[in-house]
Amino acid sequence: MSLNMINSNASTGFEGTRGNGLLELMQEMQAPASLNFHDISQNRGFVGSGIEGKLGKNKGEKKIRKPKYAFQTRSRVDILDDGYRWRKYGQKAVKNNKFPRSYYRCTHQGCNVKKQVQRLTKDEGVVVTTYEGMHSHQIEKSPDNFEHILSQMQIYA
DNA sequence: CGTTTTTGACCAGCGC
DNA sequence: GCGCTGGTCAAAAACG
Repeated sequence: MSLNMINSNASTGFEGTRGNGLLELMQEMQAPASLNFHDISQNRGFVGSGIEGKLGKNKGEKKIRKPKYAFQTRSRVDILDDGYRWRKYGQKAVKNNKFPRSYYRCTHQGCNVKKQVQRLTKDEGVVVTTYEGMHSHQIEKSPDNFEHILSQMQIYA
């Protein structure tokens, strides 16, 4: 099993008013035993609903556990581009949080990866990105650009 | 013109 | 059994 996780570390050094549109610093890690998550908050207690096909006919699927990975990112913008294409399919306000939560879905045939972005009321600069599912396709982003970003990230690291 | 975003409504699960 | 929360879908609008 290979876990695809991205750690977005946006150290908005140059918080240009317009720089938010671009990708923040991100790092794609695929190393099995090379990651140490200490700031990760794992959300337990899933809703127990089918990952898909909930409406209509959900066969007697047992309580399947949806792998959810929550990442806390320090960024001023909630739009963290990880290189995939996301289509926003909903936005709901959550209790305990003045800011609404955004629901994104990966626009890909067969790739139903869901992504959630939530902001902490306490710290507007903290963004919690929850990824659900795994991508089975390559990134659609410009390799050149991506590599460039990686370079910058390395500099910061 | 195609795609994506936005808002409201709807549904399912859980609590009481 | 009813109410509430959370989550998703759907249609229209906005945008490129």
